[in-house]
Amino acid sequence: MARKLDDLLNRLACAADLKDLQASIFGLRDAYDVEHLVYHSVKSNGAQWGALTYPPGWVDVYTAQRFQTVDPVVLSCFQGFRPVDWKHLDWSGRVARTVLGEGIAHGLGNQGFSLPIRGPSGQFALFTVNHRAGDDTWGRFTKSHLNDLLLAAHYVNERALALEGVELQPRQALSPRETDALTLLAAGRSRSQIAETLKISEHTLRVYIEGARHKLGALNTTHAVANALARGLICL
Amino acid sequence: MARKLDDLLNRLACAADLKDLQASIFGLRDAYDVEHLVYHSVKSNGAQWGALTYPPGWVDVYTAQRFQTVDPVVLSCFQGFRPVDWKHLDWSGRVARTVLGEGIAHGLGNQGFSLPIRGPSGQFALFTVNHRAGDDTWGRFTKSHLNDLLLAAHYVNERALALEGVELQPRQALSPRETDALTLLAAGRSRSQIAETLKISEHTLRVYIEGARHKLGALNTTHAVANALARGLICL
DNA sequence: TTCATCCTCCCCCGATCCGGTGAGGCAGGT
DNA sequence: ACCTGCCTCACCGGATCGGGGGAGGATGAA
Repeated sequence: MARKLDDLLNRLACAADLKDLQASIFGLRDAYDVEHLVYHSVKSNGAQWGALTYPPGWVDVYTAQRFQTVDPVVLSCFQGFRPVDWKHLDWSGRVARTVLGEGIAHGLGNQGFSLPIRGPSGQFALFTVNHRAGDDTWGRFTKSHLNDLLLAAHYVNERALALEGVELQPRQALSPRETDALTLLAAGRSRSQIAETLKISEHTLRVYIEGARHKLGALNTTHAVANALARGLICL
Repeated sequence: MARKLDDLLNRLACAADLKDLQASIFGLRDAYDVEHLVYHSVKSNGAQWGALTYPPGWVDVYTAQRFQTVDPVVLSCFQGFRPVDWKHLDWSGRVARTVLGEGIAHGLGNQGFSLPIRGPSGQFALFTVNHRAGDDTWGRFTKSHLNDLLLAAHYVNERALALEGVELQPRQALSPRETDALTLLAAGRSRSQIAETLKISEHTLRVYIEGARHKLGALNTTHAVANALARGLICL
């Protein structure tokens, strides 16, 4: 099994396109002998599915209903670093139970285990194993395969980023002053405060802010800050 | 070796405080038989060092000079997902060579291998192995230990987050409308545009924005957006 | 039921920001 | 030597934001 997994990971690492990736996911699913294996990146405009074994019907419903905005799995992974077992989540909300119920109605297993993965530019994705099993069986499975899953999640995401994210950072770097300006803006300071902090005139400060806006192709200051933050050009 | 590593990772996973973490790092360093092993999180206010085996002198210099803003290792890892070998980086810049030279002068090895790690709320950290070795020896080392290092990096960060980040999300969740508003603001839309998009009056929109500001303790709209983005309450 | 929260709408006005344009000095690379 | 990019300063008018009010209805939790 260990060698088989290595083979699958290697195959994953060489996937030339999304079809390969998808095939690798199916291979992993079979190797683990679980119901479903899912990799998908999460974006504000809606879940952007990557490679998965879910039935298309479920994916359609999930996307159409914007379930990713209320799905406890997504929300919890978003806020944390550790993988989460679905059964440890809070399913008390009405919408949460709806999501779960609909999922099971579409053929999902009752057990799930999801790993958050984060990449550059604020990228966020989930790697999920789904199965039909009892609590103890499932607990043993996730515990014994944790490291495998961590690595698999990492490699899948690496591949997906390489394939999908063709538009690698134009790396229109900001100048030091521009970085300072955006950083302080992100901290909620006003222009006059920032100018004082940086010991420059407010007029000068505005030149930096506008420079940053143009470099980032931002529509306004807030956009520029959000962009810089997401691209990792500044941090809080 | 494999079992020894497992033991070390387990010990890591149980570290009760920073001292334990630091001790684990030293253990790993010895297990790998490399010069230095470093875990540190990167923040805008300066590098916040975690657990490391670097000589204190080098850390002081690095921090005082704000090297993390020009260090090619940090910049490259920040923009990418894959681990990077130092020798594949661009050291042509003047400041870059300064950083490298100073580091070696302080006792660092000539070879380095750094893995980016990302956590919630825009957290970013580096896990670095440093050694004195020839290119081929080093290449074999990094290649054969890649998976180990990925896992080690993950566990160290998990532990560091658990220890240091005591202030777990107050999870002052935003209402759906507030989320919508901030998301569109982050996309650079103006209030009037957003109101039109959401099909509500601009007055109503302002109520949401102000509500979000207050919940997030933000000083202004830009601050609120930056906050929400960093906390993972919205994404681009 | 009652309370809390959310969604929706409306008023006003001062403070702040935006966008365009201009210009001079100083460093770095070709 | 030249050009490019960065840092610094300046003006102006219109658009936008910020903060302070108040009000009604729907929904879900205790």
